[in-house]
Amino acid sequence: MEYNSKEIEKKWQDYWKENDSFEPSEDFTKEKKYILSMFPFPSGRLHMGHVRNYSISDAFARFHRQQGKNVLHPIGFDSFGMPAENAAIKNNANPKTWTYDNIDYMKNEFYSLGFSFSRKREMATSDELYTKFEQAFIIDMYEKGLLYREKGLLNWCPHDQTVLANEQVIDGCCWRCDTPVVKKDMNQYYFKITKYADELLDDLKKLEGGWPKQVLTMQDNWIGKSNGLAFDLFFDESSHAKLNEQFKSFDVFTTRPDTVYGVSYTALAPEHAIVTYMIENNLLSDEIIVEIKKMKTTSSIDRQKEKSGIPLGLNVIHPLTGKSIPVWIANFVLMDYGSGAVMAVPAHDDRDFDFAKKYDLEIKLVIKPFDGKAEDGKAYTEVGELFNSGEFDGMNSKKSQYNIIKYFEEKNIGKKTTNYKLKDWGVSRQRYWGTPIPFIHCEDCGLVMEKKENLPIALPDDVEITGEGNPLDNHPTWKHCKCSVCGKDAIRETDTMDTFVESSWYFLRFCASPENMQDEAFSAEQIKYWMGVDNYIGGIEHAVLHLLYARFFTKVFRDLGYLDFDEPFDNLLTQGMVLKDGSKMSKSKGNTVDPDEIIEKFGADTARLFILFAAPPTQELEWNDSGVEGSHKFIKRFFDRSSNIVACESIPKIAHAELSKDEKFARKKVYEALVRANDVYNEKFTFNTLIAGTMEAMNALNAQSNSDVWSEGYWILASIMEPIIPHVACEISEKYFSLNNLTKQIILDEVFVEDSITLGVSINGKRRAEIEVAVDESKENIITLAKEKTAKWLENKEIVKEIVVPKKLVNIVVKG
RNA sequence: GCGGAUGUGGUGAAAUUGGUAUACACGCCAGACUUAGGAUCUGGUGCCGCAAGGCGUGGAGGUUCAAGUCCUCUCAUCCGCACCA
Repeated sequence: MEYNSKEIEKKWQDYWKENDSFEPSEDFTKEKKYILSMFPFPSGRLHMGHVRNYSISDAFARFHRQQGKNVLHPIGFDSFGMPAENAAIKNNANPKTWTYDNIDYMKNEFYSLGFSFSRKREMATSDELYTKFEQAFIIDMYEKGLLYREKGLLNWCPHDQTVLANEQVIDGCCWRCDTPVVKKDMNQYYFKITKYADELLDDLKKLEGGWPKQVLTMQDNWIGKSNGLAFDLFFDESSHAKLNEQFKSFDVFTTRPDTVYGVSYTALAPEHAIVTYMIENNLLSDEIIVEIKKMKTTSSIDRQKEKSGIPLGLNVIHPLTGKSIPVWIANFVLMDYGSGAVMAVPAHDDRDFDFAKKYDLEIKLVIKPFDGKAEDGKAYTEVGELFNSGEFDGMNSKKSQYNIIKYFEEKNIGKKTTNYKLKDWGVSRQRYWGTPIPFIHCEDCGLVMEKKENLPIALPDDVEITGEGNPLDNHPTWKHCKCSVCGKDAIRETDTMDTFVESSWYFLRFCASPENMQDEAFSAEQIKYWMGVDNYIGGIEHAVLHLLYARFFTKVFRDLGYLDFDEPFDNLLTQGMVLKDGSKMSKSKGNTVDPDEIIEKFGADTARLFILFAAPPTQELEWNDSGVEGSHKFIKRFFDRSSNIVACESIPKIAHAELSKDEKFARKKVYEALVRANDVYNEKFTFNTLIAGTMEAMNALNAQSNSDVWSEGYWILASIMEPIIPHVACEISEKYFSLNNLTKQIILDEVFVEDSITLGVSINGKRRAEIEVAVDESKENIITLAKEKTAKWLENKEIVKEIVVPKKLVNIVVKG
């Protein structure tokens, strides 16, 4: 019978569906595995990145099921978000219809690839039920003080017409559409992720070993913790008077308190409150105001090109020396880090140095290298010896930091301070297709929460999406409601949630009990059993975004009493991108390969095999059409050669000693593949080498003709390949083994016992010959034999040393 | 600039962690079967050389009996962060 992927794959997909083959057991005494791929956005069709992602998780899931574990391998859709609205604007479609049509289509694609998902736990985050639970959590978080509303300077994407969180601005541009982001002053809801900054940072240690180092580093950098000294710089009397006595001082932060005696000027961000006050109260000339405004409206990218500044005509007093120091505005001072003001030490900071050179400001040295002189023409930023630093002269600059901070604290003029790069997470979006934020604006009561019993606050279906303004705000009736406190007419919040909120807890939602899904977001009992996720698989692009938010939510949910662990994902595998012709597959480049076409032409098993064979999962994968055909050929051979099997209900017993050399070799190769399978599925994840091992075993089986060896070989190979090519493996397994082989396989040590072994013989480390010896051959005999074989290279040489590495090689060292 | 990763045949990639470099596959070459082959099967295939032999894991050194693997320096590519005070 010829291999027919369509027939076989349909048969098994129907079988799995009818038999609920992949529903996890409710027996919580069993050992569990929670295998999860990052869920997809329902963009319309699957792409190869999805196929790769789920082929990896499916291989894990199926392997662990074979091992007798209770496996949760769920699927859902991250179905809120801008593309649904953009499609609506473009095609005049309804975002909801568009989204759910896509979900249906993609679900079919998933099942046509044979992925072993729990169907009972399927969900989409735009489901009203999901919205209901999420809104309840939002209210909980507000009550805990973890959500607040504030006016601020925000990242605004002019294309998507919405604000973005800091994490969502990549190189000054919108993460989704690449439009340069501008600053806009508006109201916004924030999650207080900064409250968890230290814990998010410290707990990265718990993830070491389970997460790629790179991701841990990226999160560490993003949180950006730095310790230092904060102190006030006081204006002198005339400056104080100039500012109408409104400002006595401003606050600066430094990580280099050791350089404090070298401060020769100080700089404010152009957005600083003092600058704003001076502009508003006409304390600056018109030309200067124009210059400041220009500085403020320059994009962050342009602002980085060259340092520029403006003297404000104000002076502050150095807190230790009492000297007068000029105050400048500088474009390189960031308003949203620290206090938006810096002390400048040009002698020991590159930026301050550049600025001082440009404006000819004083450069005061206070640290010198231990061995004498510093290089001219640049700042000396290394550790050294303090001088010009009062009572700290002669100290090691690094060590003096502690003392100087202590000195400031004793004199009560400054204190030890920690700063973070991480900002609170701005979560409101001025768009329609998202979770409505469950708040109400009441004239009398102010901002109040919706009552939990009124949830969900669902989106209206009859909405006009034009791309202009906020559709919920423009809707004629939706926003009108009653105040949840006083009952008077009030206005609903029309902003919706950032969709990263939904993906911050979906992995918990999969821990709902299927019987109770309507009533609870997740079951405490199931959470306790299933979490954390044993293998989480997804793209590196979420290293800071989703993965940071999800960690934050987990800690919040813990503090809300919903769960009792700190980290959601025990092990993270970041898969590489799928490339074609050297670059990432994308519609705009026209280098995409449609999974549906591959399934149609070769079948799902071929697609899965190729994708796992062509590269290890963490590396980039170059798509290669003839490589796909090669994978298809292997599957055909695998299927065709199964005719050598003699059907059996259990693994054949074989008398190893009586076999021929080829037969023994074939068995060895089969069991080597089995050993490798355990290794790969449990820790190494290099499916490519497992597949190669299977191919070697197949080649070795084919070089012999013992039907018991064939049957045993297939018993094992079909079992270890089932996670990768499940349809054809099940077909073979059913036909010959009544599916009995799809379980944990026993490794027989006897097949690895060798009668004789081949040793390489090297002269001076250069391989010259090989010899075959008995396993227990004596060292003397091995050396004698090795010398015979290499006599040619030993002539007229003096043998200096003879090394025998057991079971590996012989090395003879000669001289002359 | 800072941090991280990677560099092995014509190509995708292996190498049990210091022990026979290039497994497995693609491609290519030859042969078999065939009316035919873009099907299937068999064999070959790191580079130079007629050969003996030599060279060979980005490059240069080093440690070692032995280095793709360890150390020092260096080059290239990719990724992340990027005036964070």
